Amino acid sequence: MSTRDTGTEQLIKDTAKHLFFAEGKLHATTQEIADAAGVNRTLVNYYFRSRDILFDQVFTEAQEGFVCTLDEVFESKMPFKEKIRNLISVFIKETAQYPFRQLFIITEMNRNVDIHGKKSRHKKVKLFMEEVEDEMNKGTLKKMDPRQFMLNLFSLMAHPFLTAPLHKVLFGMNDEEYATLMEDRKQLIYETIFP
Amino acid sequence: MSTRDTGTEQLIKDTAKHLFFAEGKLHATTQEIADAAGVNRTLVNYYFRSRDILFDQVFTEAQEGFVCTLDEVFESKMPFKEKIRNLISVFIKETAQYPFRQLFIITEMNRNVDIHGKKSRHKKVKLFMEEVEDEMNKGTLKKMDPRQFMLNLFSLMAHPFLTAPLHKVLFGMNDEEYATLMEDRKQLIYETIFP
DNA sequence: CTTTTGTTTAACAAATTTGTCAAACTAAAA
DNA sequence: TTTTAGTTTGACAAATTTGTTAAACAAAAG
Repeated sequence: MSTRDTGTEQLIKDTAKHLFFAEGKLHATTQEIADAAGVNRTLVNYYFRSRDILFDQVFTEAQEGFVCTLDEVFESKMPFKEKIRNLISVFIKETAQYPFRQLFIITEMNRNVDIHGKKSRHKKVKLFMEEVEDEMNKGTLKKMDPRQFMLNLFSLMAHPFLTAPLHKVLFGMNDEEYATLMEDRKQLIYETIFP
Repeated sequence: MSTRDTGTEQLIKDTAKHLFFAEGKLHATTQEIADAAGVNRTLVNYYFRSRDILFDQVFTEAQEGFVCTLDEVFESKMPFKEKIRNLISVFIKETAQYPFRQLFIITEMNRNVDIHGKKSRHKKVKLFMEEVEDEMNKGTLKKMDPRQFMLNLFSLMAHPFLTAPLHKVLFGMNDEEYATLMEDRKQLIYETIFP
């Protein structure tokens, strides 16, 4: 079937992505998605057949997009420290845009590990962890289980975004102030990682 | 209305708590909750009138319980370093039992910040942050925005539990191995915080 | 033993959400 | 302009989830 491309299909997908990942409405109904997109609800079925298919499509594209972005950083041939600085920058930028994306991916993985865990990234992870170990031997990094290093790094980057609403209240900050705090974190994380 | 206490009400609440916080099934239906508890679905309505009320009750109790546990640690009059060691221990123990609790609290807060953000904990947070600043002045802690210190601390403790399914796959670990990794983190976080 | 009262159950009703279909619409092709 | 084919819409049907009710049941009180 050829297409006239009114942009509606993409609009629905983008709107769903925004609801899911930017607003955290992981269980938005087709009606809510359609309303947010300003289109008739039936169009969700017309373009995606079912809510589940739309769901899976948005999820898969988001996951793959995110993973690709990170892979580029990991596979780049820059010096380790620069790579990490780059990773922090990219990761925080992406996460600021879609704070709930990782949470969504995790929730989804948890719901069905079998499906999403299959084509695992063992090799790439292992490769990076070897790089980490090299740096530890060189003395650039504090010696520890490289898996702990990975956990530290990603925790420091990701978690403040997941808990943003909580911390805005606790610290009495508005959105803008919190964004500044997150911007400042780039340098801070770098310094925490490389003492 | 007096009660004969067959333990059913508590059973339903406990089961819901387990589904929500231990298994991450944040949107379990009344049927799923009843099945998991091994009781008739109608009993959910009998004891709690509606799903929402059960939901709110479990949520509130869980939140308050967790906050109380943390408050005890924060308000204890031990030396700072010991307090932190204690916090790490308690926090990780609680989180290991109910990995999804915080995520649940955050999601819920995000859905309705007005309700849950009201009776804020400004004072207690401020008090602890002053304590943190003292330690920075004494040189025990690396100098930084105390809010960043808080973010670091809680990120390092909480996030590896939220992302457990993901990391088990990435690292190729089973539940037991991951639990050991989490146990080892206690000391590691302590060392990361106090370099 | 009978009554009382709280508990449990199944059947039913209501509400919500999702999916289907035919008709109306619109822009490009003939 | 008419035709064609993709798009949009509203009405309807199906599926899922939730809430209610009356009757069955069980344990304590009389």
